[in-house]
Amino acid sequence: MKTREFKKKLYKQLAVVTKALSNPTRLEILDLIAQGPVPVEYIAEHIDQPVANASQHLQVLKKSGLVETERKGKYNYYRMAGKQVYDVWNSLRAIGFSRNSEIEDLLNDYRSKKSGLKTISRDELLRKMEEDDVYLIDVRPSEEFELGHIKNAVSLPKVELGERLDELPKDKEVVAYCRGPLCLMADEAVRFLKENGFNAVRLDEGFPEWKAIDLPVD
Amino acid sequence: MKTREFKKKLYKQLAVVTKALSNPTRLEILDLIAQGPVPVEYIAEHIDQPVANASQHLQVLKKSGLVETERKGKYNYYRMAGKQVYDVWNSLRAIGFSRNSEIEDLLNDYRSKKSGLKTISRDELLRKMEEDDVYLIDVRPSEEFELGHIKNAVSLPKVELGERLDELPKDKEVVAYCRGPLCLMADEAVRFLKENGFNAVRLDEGFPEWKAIDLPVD
DNA sequence: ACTTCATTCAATAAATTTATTGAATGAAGA
DNA sequence: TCTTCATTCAATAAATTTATTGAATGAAGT
Repeated sequence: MKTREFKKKLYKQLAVVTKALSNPTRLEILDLIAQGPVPVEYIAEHIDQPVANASQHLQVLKKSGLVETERKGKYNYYRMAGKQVYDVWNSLRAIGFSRNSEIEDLLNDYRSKKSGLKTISRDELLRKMEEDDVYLIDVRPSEEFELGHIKNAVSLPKVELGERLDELPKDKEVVAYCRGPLCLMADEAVRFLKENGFNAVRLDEGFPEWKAIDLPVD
Repeated sequence: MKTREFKKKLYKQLAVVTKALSNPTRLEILDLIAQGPVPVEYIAEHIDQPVANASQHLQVLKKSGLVETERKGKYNYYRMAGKQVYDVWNSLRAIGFSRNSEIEDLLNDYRSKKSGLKTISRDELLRKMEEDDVYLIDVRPSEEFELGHIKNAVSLPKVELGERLDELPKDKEVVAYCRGPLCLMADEAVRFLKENGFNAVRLDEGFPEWKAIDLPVD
């Protein structure tokens, strides 16, 4: 029948978007570019894959309309195509967490083996920031910090942590954050800080979530 | 566990959900069961595929946590696993429509070729409602109707239409609406009503748009 | 217990997607 | 114009997903 044929085409077109989301590597890429516009090489490096492979995944994302590109100098910067896309990615991740217990197990497993997990919520952080009772560090690479960060946060990339410990206060709680709930850099930073006698916790979310609800950024 | 290895597992688990969404047939199934809990055979019939095939797709959806089952008598009823899932499906569909022009073309093509699939505007409907010259039906699932609907609308879910035709007037124009301009349930209802001798049209928008500009709701 | 039948499982070939490799493109700066 | 090099394209084998078929399961009603 005619309706059947139409529906088949319709759902096939809709699946262009969902198919683009169906690959683990592409999800990791999406999570990365949720931080802000980044060039292909940067992505390839972070997902630990050849540039040609990253490029091909980016083509799929681009053709589906989920990401856009912009040329700046020598580089092609990829970014999410609007807040709508970010919101969907966020919702999908939330569904994954709430409906797939293996994900929570994986995270707990990873975190508990590294150190006692202690997180702080957005509201707690805001309250402590008002009382100036906290030292907030952004442990993402400085490139991402410069694309935007939580207001009053100090850039202290995870890789530089060891040599810059003297910048941190011993008498205040140190809160670390990075890319989002799945980002592990803040966990690793907190573990390292605790080993060195600091009072440290991680924010239970990351910069994209903070920005998405219009909390103060720089 | 190495960080990279962990991340690989993490995104692979997240992709269980997105992979479940990546198949056109499963999207059609999701759209079907968004209307309410339905048994496997009903789904198989509507997607025009063997029962075994429908069952396998349903297993994928179930394992991903997107749908749930409940036994009632002889049948296994499948339903969406919460509003969260419905919202994501809605957002994905919206992204598809806004970022893939082929979808809009398909839809326009479909509607214009189906003879007499006319729409009525919000203002026309309001005028006719004032003159009591119209019978307004909400063809969404009753759960959605109960969460809010256009004032004076009667709940008549599309799935119940066939067995409740005698409730409708032959002497008044019947106006059907559903979730929005892209929702096909109202189109299908109108087509079915016209085949059965009613004077029917669809509202060119849906409840969310109506509510958004503060027109009368219940 | 027995029968029915809605649903699920299992096996398989076809179709699609993915990672890999190396070459091609093409914009920017010299 | 030439060179550089970030990115894309193209080809291919491996891996995964899909539709199909027929058999197995197991809950409900007799």
